[in-house]
Amino acid sequence: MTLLEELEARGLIHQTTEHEEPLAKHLANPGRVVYAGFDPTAPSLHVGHLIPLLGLRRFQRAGHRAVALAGGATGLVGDPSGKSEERNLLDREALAFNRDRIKAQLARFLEFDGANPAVLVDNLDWTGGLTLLDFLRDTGKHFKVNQMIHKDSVKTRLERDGAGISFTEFTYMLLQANDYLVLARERGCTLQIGGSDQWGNITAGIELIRRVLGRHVYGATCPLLTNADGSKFGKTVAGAVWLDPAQTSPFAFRQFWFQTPDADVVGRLKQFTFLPLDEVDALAQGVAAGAAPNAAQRALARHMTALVHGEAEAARVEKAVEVLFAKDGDLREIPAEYLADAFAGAPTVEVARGELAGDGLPLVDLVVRTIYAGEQKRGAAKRDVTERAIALNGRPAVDPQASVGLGDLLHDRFLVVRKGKKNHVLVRVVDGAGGAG
RNA sequence: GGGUCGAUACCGAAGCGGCCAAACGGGUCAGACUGUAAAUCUGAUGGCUCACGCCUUCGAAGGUUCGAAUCCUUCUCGGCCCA
Repeated sequence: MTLLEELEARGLIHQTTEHEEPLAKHLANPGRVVYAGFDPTAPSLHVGHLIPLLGLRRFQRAGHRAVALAGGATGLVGDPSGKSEERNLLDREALAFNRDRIKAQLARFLEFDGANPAVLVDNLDWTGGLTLLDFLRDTGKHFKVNQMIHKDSVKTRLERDGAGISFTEFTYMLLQANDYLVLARERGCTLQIGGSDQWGNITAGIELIRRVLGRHVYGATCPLLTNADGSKFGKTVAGAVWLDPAQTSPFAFRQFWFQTPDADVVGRLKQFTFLPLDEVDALAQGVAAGAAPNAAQRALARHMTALVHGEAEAARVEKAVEVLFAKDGDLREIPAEYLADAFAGAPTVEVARGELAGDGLPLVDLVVRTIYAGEQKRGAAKRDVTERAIALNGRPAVDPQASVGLGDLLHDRFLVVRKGKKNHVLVRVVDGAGGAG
């Protein structure tokens, strides 16, 4: 199976450019240079970015050269693609910060050593010093506004009442096209990949290269991912699922993948993991047969967590999950260091020892401080208790009058508060008299 | 610039002087069933309170009234129509 065939089988190809020499044939020779760009619109990449990023890695594994581009310049301008309205510009300081963070993340997913090292570039390096006049004369001259306004990203904004598009965002396409040109000229890049919303930008680059260099280069896009119910992939109630463990804990990250519905899990295994397709098929049959519930989800969660947070962290989270979701989980049985480990990536709240002394801390107060993180949700907390949604240390806690004292502590320093089936918070008891909290 | 309609809780959308913390739908949370699913069913969903009840909300600020999400004035923002 060729690389392109495999990518298609994995559901990673949405569109590819056509040309006398088909892309498949072009890729038959190893050593082709492929690039994908990532704009630093946030201080971390999120799971949606993994598709093109892991795509680069797939090319690299197949013997091609991967170039990851951080959009230090394009991020300053803002891509209108897929956006229904003009975005606010980030200031330069924030962008530089984001860019450095994203560069570091990109670097973790590609091989920079060995015979076929990946390359990390920043388009600010060749765009930052460009003067407006040079840009207009050298690049702008090749673009017909007539054509630009027919690109989807621009057209939808022009047609949408009250939205409009600024000249700044209108120009984005030219910057990205110029990136491709620079990479083609200086690094021999012949393929750009990206999300399906990047199609217009990619083809703009191909056209520019044809005019300036007289070369034919390629483009390929991955489909925009949606869930079986039609919602956007990668969004939770809490927002995007980030790769940065400070923004999305490894525990939450693992749970995100684990909680993939049956209807989506096979597709996700194909798109996101490096598991061989026959192994995915075996898991798919298990899902279809209803055998071994969650086996596919477990494999997906394990694979992705290891990929993003490392093998050790994945194993640690897995152990934590075993403890927290154990059938009749009396957490008193669990060793202390094991508990601390389990919550390394999950919510933790500190409570002073003094607050638990004497009559102890009312259960409802504890729920407010843990589950509701101190919000004004006393009524909700009380309701949860009476509706039997709360468990303390793995055992149901249903008395709204109850208090939690020193005797309830696990290993004399922990409490685990759970709401429903899957919301856990660890309470770490620290020395002190306490007070308001 | 003229006219006109609108702005209600997380979102959509009723309400048009008291019976309104505000119908209904979606979303979310919880319970049952399960596989830490899906589908389905049940309950909850401004804050405080065991509760009677109290407090803060219906774009903003004033006003009329015993009483206003509902009426009036001005302002801000948006849709549509005409120039």
